[in-house]
Amino acid sequence: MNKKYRLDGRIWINCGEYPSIGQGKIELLIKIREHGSLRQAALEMKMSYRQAWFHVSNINHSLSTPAVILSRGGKDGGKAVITPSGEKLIDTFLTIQADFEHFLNEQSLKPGLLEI
Amino acid sequence: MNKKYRLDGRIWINCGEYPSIGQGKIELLIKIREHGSLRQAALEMKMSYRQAWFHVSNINHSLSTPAVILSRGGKDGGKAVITPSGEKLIDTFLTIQADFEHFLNEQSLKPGLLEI
DNA sequence: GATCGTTATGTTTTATCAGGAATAACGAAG
DNA sequence: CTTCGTTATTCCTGATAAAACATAACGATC
Repeated sequence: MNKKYRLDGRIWINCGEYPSIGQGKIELLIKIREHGSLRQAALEMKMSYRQAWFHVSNINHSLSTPAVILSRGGKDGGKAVITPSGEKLIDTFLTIQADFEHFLNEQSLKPGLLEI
Repeated sequence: MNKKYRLDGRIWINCGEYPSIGQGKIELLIKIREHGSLRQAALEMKMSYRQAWFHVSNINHSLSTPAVILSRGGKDGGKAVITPSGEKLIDTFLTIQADFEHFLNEQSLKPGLLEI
């Protein structure tokens, strides 16, 4: 039947009493940085605007400094800007995530998991 | 507001097309080993018997060799026994889980996460 | 001050899932 | 052949989460 198993997992940043931040929210931040628009970011992630807005709201409340500045009105109707604090969050998470994937691969190759 | 963040996460054994095996199922296996009874294990985990039964069924279908042998009838009404294969599964997972927790602690202390 | 595209938020509907209730099946022991 | 406690399985209902829908607020530009 099953000949191969591999270790899988997820990590996130625990913010105490506030909502955690993981892969999904980080990807959203990256899309926001790319487009400068929350709506565009949500569309590209096939996520409802509402949900994306809640994500951003949660992220900003979880951190001591906002990661995204949203503003409405104006020439383009509004915009979304990643702050330096947001940039640092993205960078830190991606670095840790890379280490984590290395850990998963390493453990997947160990005899224990292969011999179940 | 928030002064401290820490890295958190979960791992599980990916069994391809079959359901994955993680902390919860492993804990159930340990309780089963302890009591020799699926019902008792479910009770102690504050889990419905139904759910526990599905867990065991999924585990056995995910592996090439069953981890638990369930039998009904007899003097005590029935019993649940962990196979050597199940023992190995428990042992392997706990070992990896310990390494993973070490990884989480290590990363939580790195400057990146503390300085967000 | 009218327009426009975006941000902001409330309401309603739908889909999914967890849990409980109920009941059958089983087989050693007496 | 009756009893007993457990395993095995179906069905139903309430809770919760996700999505859809609707609409207000905003402000640079013209």
